Amino acid sequence: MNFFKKIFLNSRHIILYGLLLAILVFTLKWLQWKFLIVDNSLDIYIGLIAVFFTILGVWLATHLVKTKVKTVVVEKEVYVETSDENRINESELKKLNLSSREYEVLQLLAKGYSNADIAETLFVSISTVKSHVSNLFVKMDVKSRTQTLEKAKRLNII
Amino acid sequence: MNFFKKIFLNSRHIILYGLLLAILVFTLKWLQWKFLIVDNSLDIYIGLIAVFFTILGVWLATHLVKTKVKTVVVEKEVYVETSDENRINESELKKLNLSSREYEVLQLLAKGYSNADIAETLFVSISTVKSHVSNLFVKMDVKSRTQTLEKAKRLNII
DNA sequence: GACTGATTCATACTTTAGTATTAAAATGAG
DNA sequence: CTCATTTTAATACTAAAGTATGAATCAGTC
Repeated sequence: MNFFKKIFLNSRHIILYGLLLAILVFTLKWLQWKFLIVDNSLDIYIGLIAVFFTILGVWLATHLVKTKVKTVVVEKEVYVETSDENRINESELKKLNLSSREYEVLQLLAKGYSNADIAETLFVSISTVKSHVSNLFVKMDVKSRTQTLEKAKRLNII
Repeated sequence: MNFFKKIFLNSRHIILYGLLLAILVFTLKWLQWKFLIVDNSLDIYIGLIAVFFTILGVWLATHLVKTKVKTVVVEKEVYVETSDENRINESELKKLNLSSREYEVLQLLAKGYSNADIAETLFVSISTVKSHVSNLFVKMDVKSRTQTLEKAKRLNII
Protein backbone atom coordinates (compact mmCIF):
# COMPACT_ATOMS: atom_id res chain seq x y z
CA MET A 1 0.00 0.00 0.00
CA ASN A 2 2.67 2.39 1.09
CA PHE A 3 4.70 1.49 -1.96
CA PHE A 4 2.09 2.66 -4.47
CA LYS A 5 1.43 5.76 -2.46
CA LYS A 6 5.09 6.62 -2.64
CA ILE A 7 5.19 6.15 -6.39
CA PHE A 8 2.14 8.31 -6.82
CA LEU A 9 3.58 11.10 -4.69
CA ASN A 10 6.89 11.01 -6.49
CA SER A 11 5.34 11.07 -9.96
CA ARG A 12 2.33 13.30 -9.33
CA HIS A 13 3.92 16.17 -11.26
CA ILE A 14 4.44 13.94 -14.24
CA ILE A 15 0.85 12.71 -14.08
CA LEU A 16 -0.36 16.29 -13.82
CA TYR A 17 1.75 17.20 -16.80
CA GLY A 18 0.25 14.37 -18.81
CA LEU A 19 -3.28 15.46 -17.90
CA LEU A 20 -2.58 19.06 -18.90
CA LEU A 21 -1.16 17.83 -22.19
CA ALA A 22 -4.28 15.77 -22.83
CA ILE A 23 -6.54 18.72 -22.00
CA LEU A 24 -4.57 20.91 -24.37
CA VAL A 25 -4.79 18.43 -27.20
CA PHE A 26 -8.54 18.13 -26.70
CA THR A 27 -8.88 21.91 -26.60
CA LEU A 28 -6.85 22.29 -29.75
CA LYS A 29 -8.90 19.64 -31.54
CA TRP A 30 -12.05 21.37 -30.43
CA LEU A 31 -10.76 24.77 -31.63
CA GLN A 32 -9.71 23.19 -34.91
CA TRP A 33 -13.18 21.79 -35.41
CA LYS A 34 -15.00 24.89 -34.14
CA PHE A 35 -13.26 27.66 -36.07
CA LEU A 36 -11.68 25.68 -38.90
CA ILE A 37 -8.31 27.24 -38.39
CA VAL A 38 -6.80 28.30 -41.67
CA ASP A 39 -3.21 28.14 -42.78
CA ASN A 40 -2.34 31.77 -42.17
CA SER A 41 -3.36 31.65 -38.50
CA LEU A 42 -0.97 28.72 -37.87
CA ASP A 43 1.77 31.04 -36.68
CA ILE A 44 -0.39 32.45 -33.89
CA TYR A 45 -1.49 28.92 -33.08
CA ILE A 46 2.12 27.71 -32.78
CA GLY A 47 3.03 30.80 -30.81
CA LEU A 48 0.32 30.07 -28.26
CA ILE A 49 1.47 26.48 -27.94
CA ALA A 50 5.06 27.64 -27.56
CA VAL A 51 4.14 30.08 -24.81
CA PHE A 52 1.96 27.50 -23.08
CA PHE A 53 4.58 24.77 -23.09
CA THR A 54 7.34 27.09 -22.08
CA ILE A 55 5.33 28.12 -19.05
CA LEU A 56 4.55 24.47 -18.43
CA GLY A 57 8.26 23.63 -18.66
CA VAL A 58 9.14 26.38 -16.24
CA TRP A 59 6.43 25.23 -13.86
CA LEU A 60 7.62 21.62 -14.18
CA ALA A 61 11.21 22.53 -13.53
CA THR A 62 10.47 24.59 -10.44
CA HIS A 63 8.34 21.80 -9.02
CA LEU A 64 10.36 18.81 -10.07
CA VAL A 65 13.83 20.05 -9.22
CA LYS A 66 14.82 19.22 -5.69
CA THR A 67 15.45 22.14 -3.43
CA LYS A 68 19.06 22.25 -2.45
CA VAL A 69 19.41 21.65 1.24
CA LYS A 70 22.23 23.64 2.67
CA THR A 71 23.23 22.43 6.09
CA VAL A 72 24.88 25.02 8.26
CA VAL A 73 26.49 23.63 11.35
CA VAL A 74 26.48 26.07 14.20
CA GLU A 75 28.69 25.22 17.12
CA LYS A 76 26.96 25.54 20.41
CA GLU A 77 29.11 25.65 23.51
CA VAL A 78 27.90 23.24 26.12
CA TYR A 79 29.43 23.45 29.53
CA VAL A 80 30.42 20.14 31.01
CA GLU A 81 29.44 19.30 34.53
CA THR A 82 32.62 19.59 36.50
CA SER A 83 31.47 17.30 39.24
CA ASP A 84 31.43 14.36 36.84
CA GLU A 85 35.15 14.62 36.30
CA ASN A 86 35.98 14.08 39.91
CA ARG A 87 33.43 11.38 40.43
CA ILE A 88 34.75 7.88 40.94
CA ASN A 89 34.58 5.64 37.91
CA GLU A 90 32.69 2.76 39.50
CA SER A 91 32.84 0.52 36.45
CA GLU A 92 36.61 0.76 36.16
CA LEU A 93 36.94 0.18 39.87
CA LYS A 94 34.80 -2.93 39.63
CA LYS A 95 36.91 -4.28 36.77
CA LEU A 96 40.01 -4.25 38.97
CA ASN A 97 38.26 -6.47 41.51
CA LEU A 98 40.08 -5.00 44.47
CA SER A 99 39.30 -6.19 47.97
CA SER A 100 38.10 -3.60 50.46
CA ARG A 101 41.41 -3.62 52.29
CA GLU A 102 43.34 -3.22 49.06
CA TYR A 103 41.22 -0.24 48.15
CA GLU A 104 41.85 1.30 51.57
CA VAL A 105 45.57 0.87 51.01
CA LEU A 106 45.24 2.43 47.57
CA GLN A 107 43.54 5.49 48.98
CA LEU A 108 46.22 5.98 51.61
CA LEU A 109 48.86 5.40 48.97
CA ALA A 110 47.31 8.22 46.97
CA LYS A 111 47.73 10.52 49.95
CA GLY A 112 51.45 10.01 49.71
CA TYR A 113 51.65 7.63 52.65
CA SER A 114 54.63 5.31 53.03
CA ASN A 115 54.16 1.65 53.89
CA ALA A 116 54.95 2.52 57.51
CA ASP A 117 52.33 5.31 57.49
CA ILE A 118 49.71 2.98 56.08
CA ALA A 119 50.58 0.27 58.63
CA GLU A 120 50.18 2.80 61.43
CA THR A 121 46.88 4.09 60.07
CA LEU A 122 45.34 0.67 59.58
CA PHE A 123 46.85 -0.81 62.76
CA VAL A 124 48.58 -3.61 60.90
CA SER A 125 52.20 -4.57 60.37
CA ILE A 126 54.35 -3.32 57.54
CA SER A 127 54.44 -6.89 56.23
CA THR A 128 50.68 -6.82 55.81
CA VAL A 129 50.83 -3.51 54.02
CA LYS A 130 53.50 -4.87 51.72
CA SER A 131 51.28 -7.83 50.94
CA HIS A 132 48.34 -5.59 50.09
CA VAL A 133 50.50 -3.29 48.03
CA SER A 134 51.99 -6.20 46.10
CA ASN A 135 48.56 -7.65 45.41
CA LEU A 136 47.42 -4.20 44.35
CA PHE A 137 50.28 -3.97 41.88
CA VAL A 138 49.35 -7.31 40.34
CA LYS A 139 45.67 -6.41 40.04
CA MET A 140 46.41 -2.98 38.61
CA ASP A 141 49.19 -4.26 36.38
CA VAL A 142 51.81 -1.80 37.61
CA LYS A 143 55.28 -2.04 39.10
CA SER A 144 55.53 0.83 41.57
CA ARG A 145 53.40 3.13 43.75
CA THR A 146 53.95 6.06 41.43
CA GLN A 147 52.65 4.03 38.50
CA THR A 148 49.73 3.01 40.67
CA LEU A 149 48.87 6.62 41.41
CA GLU A 150 49.17 7.63 37.78
CA LYS A 151 46.84 4.84 36.69
CA ALA A 152 44.40 5.38 39.55
CA LYS A 153 44.11 9.10 38.75
CA ARG A 154 43.77 8.31 35.06
CA LEU A 155 40.95 5.84 35.66
CA ASN A 156 39.28 8.14 38.19
CA ILE A 157 39.08 5.47 40.83
CA ILE A 158 40.38 7.58 43.72
CA MET B 1 28.55 51.40 -18.64
CA ASN B 2 28.47 48.99 -15.82
CA PHE B 3 24.72 49.40 -15.56
CA PHE B 4 24.06 48.16 -19.09
CA LYS B 5 26.50 45.35 -18.66
CA LYS B 6 24.62 44.24 -15.60
CA ILE B 7 21.31 44.33 -17.41
CA PHE B 8 22.79 42.30 -20.25
CA LEU B 9 24.20 39.69 -17.89
CA ASN B 10 20.97 39.42 -15.99
CA SER B 11 18.88 39.11 -19.12
CA ARG B 12 21.18 37.05 -21.29
CA HIS B 13 19.01 33.99 -20.80
CA ILE B 14 16.00 35.89 -21.97
CA ILE B 15 17.85 37.11 -25.01
CA LEU B 16 19.02 33.57 -25.71
CA TYR B 17 15.47 32.37 -25.38
CA GLY B 18 14.32 34.99 -27.83
CA LEU B 19 16.97 33.96 -30.31
CA LEU B 20 16.06 30.28 -30.01
CA LEU B 21 12.41 31.19 -30.55
CA ALA B 22 13.29 33.13 -33.64
CA ILE B 23 15.38 30.27 -34.99
CA LEU B 24 12.55 27.86 -34.37
CA VAL B 25 10.03 30.08 -36.12
CA PHE B 26 12.33 30.38 -39.11
CA THR B 27 12.94 26.64 -39.13
CA LEU B 28 9.23 25.97 -39.00
CA LYS B 29 8.54 28.45 -41.79
CA TRP B 30 11.22 26.78 -43.85
CA LEU B 31 9.78 23.31 -43.17
CA GLN B 32 6.32 24.62 -44.02
CA TRP B 33 7.55 25.89 -47.34
CA LYS B 34 9.71 22.89 -48.13
CA PHE B 35 7.40 19.99 -47.42
CA LEU B 36 3.99 21.71 -47.57
CA ILE B 37 2.89 20.21 -44.32
CA VAL B 38 -0.58 18.86 -44.60
CA ASP B 39 -3.36 19.03 -42.05
CA ASN B 40 -3.13 15.44 -40.81
CA SER B 41 0.53 15.83 -39.82
CA LEU B 42 -0.34 18.87 -37.70
CA ASP B 43 -0.65 16.78 -34.53
CA ILE B 44 2.92 15.50 -34.82
CA TYR B 45 4.03 19.01 -35.64
CA ILE B 46 2.35 20.40 -32.51
CA GLY B 47 3.71 17.52 -30.48
CA LEU B 48 7.25 18.30 -31.53
CA ILE B 49 6.77 21.95 -30.68
CA ALA B 50 5.28 21.03 -27.34
CA VAL B 51 8.22 18.79 -26.47
CA PHE B 52 10.72 21.38 -27.66
CA PHE B 53 9.20 24.24 -25.69
CA THR B 54 8.74 22.12 -22.61
CA ILE B 55 12.43 21.28 -22.66
CA LEU B 56 13.16 24.93 -23.36
CA GLY B 57 11.01 25.93 -20.39
CA VAL B 58 12.75 23.49 -18.14
CA TRP B 59 16.10 24.73 -19.29
CA LEU B 60 15.00 28.32 -18.79
CA ALA B 61 13.72 27.62 -15.33
CA THR B 62 16.86 25.86 -14.18
CA HIS B 63 19.00 28.68 -15.49
CA LEU B 64 16.84 31.66 -14.71
CA VAL B 65 15.23 30.79 -11.46
CA LYS B 66 17.50 30.84 -8.48
CA THR B 67 17.99 27.36 -7.08
CA LYS B 68 15.93 27.09 -3.98
CA VAL B 69 18.33 26.87 -1.09
CA LYS B 70 16.89 25.57 2.09
CA THR B 71 19.23 26.40 4.91
CA VAL B 72 19.06 23.98 7.76
CA VAL B 73 20.81 25.09 10.90
CA VAL B 74 22.13 22.17 12.88
CA GLU B 75 23.51 22.75 16.32
CA LYS B 76 26.65 20.89 17.15
CA GLU B 77 27.40 20.58 20.81
CA VAL B 78 30.96 21.48 21.65
CA TYR B 79 32.04 20.60 25.12
CA VAL B 80 33.94 23.26 26.95
CA GLU B 81 35.81 22.96 30.19
CA THR B 82 34.00 25.12 32.65
CA SER B 83 36.43 25.21 35.46
CA ASP B 84 40.05 25.97 36.03
CA GLU B 85 40.41 22.63 37.77
CA ASN B 86 42.56 21.11 35.09
CA ARG B 87 44.47 24.26 34.34
CA ILE B 88 47.93 24.62 35.78
CA ASN B 89 48.09 26.87 38.78
CA GLU B 90 50.81 29.20 37.55
CA SER B 91 51.05 31.22 40.74
CA GLU B 92 51.59 28.15 42.91
CA LEU B 93 54.12 26.85 40.43
CA LYS B 94 55.99 30.14 40.54
CA LYS B 95 56.07 30.09 44.33
CA LEU B 96 57.97 26.81 44.31
CA ASN B 97 60.68 28.40 42.19
CA LEU B 98 61.50 25.18 40.35
CA SER B 99 64.15 25.17 37.65
CA SER B 100 63.07 24.06 34.20
CA ARG B 101 64.88 20.75 34.58
CA GLU B 102 63.32 20.14 37.97
CA TYR B 103 59.90 20.73 36.49
CA GLU B 104 60.64 18.32 33.68
CA VAL B 105 61.60 15.70 36.23
CA LEU B 106 58.42 16.41 38.18
CA GLN B 107 56.29 15.84 35.09
CA LEU B 108 57.97 12.52 34.35
CA LEU B 109 57.64 11.60 38.01
CA ALA B 110 53.92 12.20 37.71
CA LYS B 111 53.77 9.74 34.84
CA GLY B 112 54.97 7.06 37.20
CA TYR B 113 58.52 7.00 35.88
CA SER B 114 61.32 5.58 38.00
CA ASN B 115 64.64 7.39 38.33
CA ALA B 116 66.06 5.08 35.70
CA ASP B 117 63.16 5.86 33.34
CA ILE B 118 63.65 9.59 33.80
CA ALA B 119 67.41 9.29 33.25
CA GLU B 120 66.77 7.44 30.01
CA THR B 121 64.17 9.94 28.84
CA LEU B 122 66.30 13.00 29.58
CA PHE B 123 69.56 11.39 28.44
CA VAL B 124 71.29 11.98 31.76
CA SER B 125 72.70 9.71 34.45
CA ILE B 126 70.67 8.36 37.33
CA SER B 127 72.89 10.43 39.63
CA THR B 128 71.68 13.57 37.93
CA VAL B 129 68.07 12.51 38.23
CA LYS B 130 68.60 11.80 41.92
CA SER B 131 70.02 15.28 42.34
CA HIS B 132 67.03 16.87 40.64
CA VAL B 133 64.58 14.75 42.60
CA SER B 134 66.28 15.60 45.90
CA ASN B 135 66.23 19.31 45.08
CA LEU B 136 62.60 18.95 44.09
CA PHE B 137 61.79 17.38 47.46
CA VAL B 138 63.44 20.27 49.31
CA LYS B 139 61.65 22.90 47.23
CA MET B 140 58.30 21.18 47.55
CA ASP B 141 58.83 20.33 51.19
CA VAL B 142 58.13 16.61 50.80
CA LYS B 143 59.98 13.41 51.61
CA SER B 144 59.00 10.97 48.85
CA ARG B 145 57.81 10.83 45.24
CA THR B 146 54.32 9.80 46.29
CA GLN B 147 54.08 12.85 48.55
CA THR B 148 55.37 14.93 45.66
CA LEU B 149 52.65 13.66 43.39
CA GLU B 150 49.95 14.21 46.00
CA LYS B 151 51.04 17.79 46.56
CA ALA B 152 51.56 18.50 42.86
CA LYS B 153 48.06 17.27 42.04
CA ARG B 154 46.62 19.20 44.95
CA LEU B 155 48.27 22.44 43.85
CA ASN B 156 47.37 21.81 40.20
CA ILE B 157 50.89 22.31 39.00
CA ILE B 158 51.03 19.27 36.72
C1' DG C 1 32.50 -29.65 57.30
C1' DA C 2 35.20 -28.53 53.28
C1' DC C 3 36.41 -24.92 50.20
C1' DT C 4 37.44 -20.23 48.76
C1' DG C 5 39.04 -15.79 49.19
C1' DA C 6 40.43 -12.12 52.26
C1' DT C 7 43.30 -10.63 55.82
C1' DT C 8 46.98 -11.02 58.56
C1' DC C 9 52.01 -11.67 59.42
C1' DA C 10 56.90 -13.24 58.99
C1' DT C 11 61.48 -13.99 56.88
C1' DA C 12 64.88 -13.35 53.49
C1' DC C 13 66.31 -11.13 49.75
C1' DT C 14 66.80 -7.71 45.77
C1' DT C 15 66.00 -3.45 43.95
C1' DT C 16 64.99 1.19 44.04
C1' DA C 17 64.66 5.46 46.33
C1' DG C 18 66.53 8.95 48.89
C1' DT C 19 70.48 11.59 51.55
C1' DA C 20 74.83 13.78 51.92
C1' DT C 21 78.68 15.58 50.02
C1' DT C 22 81.47 17.20 46.51
C1' DA C 23 82.54 19.14 42.17
C1' DA C 24 83.05 20.08 37.14
C1' DA C 25 80.87 22.31 33.30
C1' DA C 26 77.47 25.20 31.21
C1' DT C 27 74.52 29.19 31.25
C1' DG C 28 73.07 33.79 31.73
C1' DA C 29 72.87 38.42 33.82
C1' DG C 30 75.25 42.50 35.23
C1' DC D 1 85.00 38.84 32.81
C1' DT D 2 82.81 37.66 37.09
C1' DC D 3 79.30 35.87 39.93
C1' DA D 4 75.20 33.20 40.73
C1' DT D 5 72.53 29.60 39.25
C1' DT D 6 71.65 25.52 36.84
C1' DT D 7 72.81 21.22 35.15
C1' DT D 8 75.50 17.60 35.28
C1' DA D 9 77.72 13.71 37.71
C1' DA D 10 80.12 10.67 41.06
C1' DT D 11 80.62 8.11 45.46
C1' DA D 12 79.05 6.21 49.61
C1' DC D 13 75.65 5.31 52.49
C1' DT D 14 70.88 4.56 54.58
C1' DA D 15 66.06 3.86 54.14
C1' DA D 16 62.29 2.35 51.90
C1' DA D 17 60.09 -0.23 48.46
C1' DG D 18 59.17 -4.35 46.26
C1' DT D 19 59.47 -9.74 45.52
C1' DA D 20 58.95 -14.45 46.82
C1' DT D 21 57.38 -17.76 49.73
C1' DG D 22 54.93 -19.69 53.28
C1' DA D 23 51.49 -19.80 56.69
C1' DA D 24 47.87 -18.83 60.21
C1' DT D 25 43.20 -16.91 60.94
C1' DC D 26 38.60 -15.72 59.72
C1' DA D 27 34.17 -15.05 57.13
C1' DG D 28 31.07 -16.59 53.95
C1' DT D 29 29.57 -20.28 50.54
C1' DC D 30 28.23 -24.75 48.79
